[in-house]
Amino acid sequence: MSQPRRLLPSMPLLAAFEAAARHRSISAAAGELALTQGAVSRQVKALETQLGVRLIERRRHGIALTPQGLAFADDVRAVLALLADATGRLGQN
Amino acid sequence: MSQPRRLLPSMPLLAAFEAAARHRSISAAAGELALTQGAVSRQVKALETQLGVRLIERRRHGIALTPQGLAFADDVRAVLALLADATGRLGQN
DNA sequence: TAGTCTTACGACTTGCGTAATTATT
DNA sequence: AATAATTACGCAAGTCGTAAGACTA
Repeated sequence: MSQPRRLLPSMPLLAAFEAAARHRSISAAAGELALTQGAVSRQVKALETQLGVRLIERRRHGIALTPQGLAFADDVRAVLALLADATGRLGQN
Repeated sequence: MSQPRRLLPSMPLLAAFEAAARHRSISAAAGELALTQGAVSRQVKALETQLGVRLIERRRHGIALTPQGLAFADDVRAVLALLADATGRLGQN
């Protein structure tokens, strides 16, 4: 049977989560992405809601990753890198 | 120097192009994705505009891929597969 | 007080269906 | 006629900044 094609999370959500995971900080991620704290906070939450999985734990200062968040962050990093490479190769022609 | 982070094409654009490339047909891609012909046509065009690269050649019946389109389709397929795997792994917990 | 995350609100951007058009067989 | 791709139009959904709030050191 062909899978119903699970609907994939949007690019901004993935980028926001990846940056937040790497910095262990919503506000640092916002700085890097040139967005506001609020935007990144919403995006990470939206991603968790879509996936039905808790990815980060909200802490007093900064954030911590859940085990699932840790694994997913690595995967997302690979996805973004692969895509960046692909578009990069197109550009230089 | 850190790259200004080239802005990545959105997920619907990538999915539409990948399906169109695989089927060599806009309308077949639309069928698979449960979208209209018009939507897929616009998305492929938007992707080409964003990337500044021609990916498909419009033909009398169906479409053909440019060399760049062919290479990019493979890359996009890998990206989507990687992401689908990643989200799939999250689900089964 | 300063640093952090969250969230309601409104504006803007993106994605999409409808439906008309063009072109090919 | 049937099949395939494109596009103008309007609506729906997604994204974002602002601004206010809560919590901690």
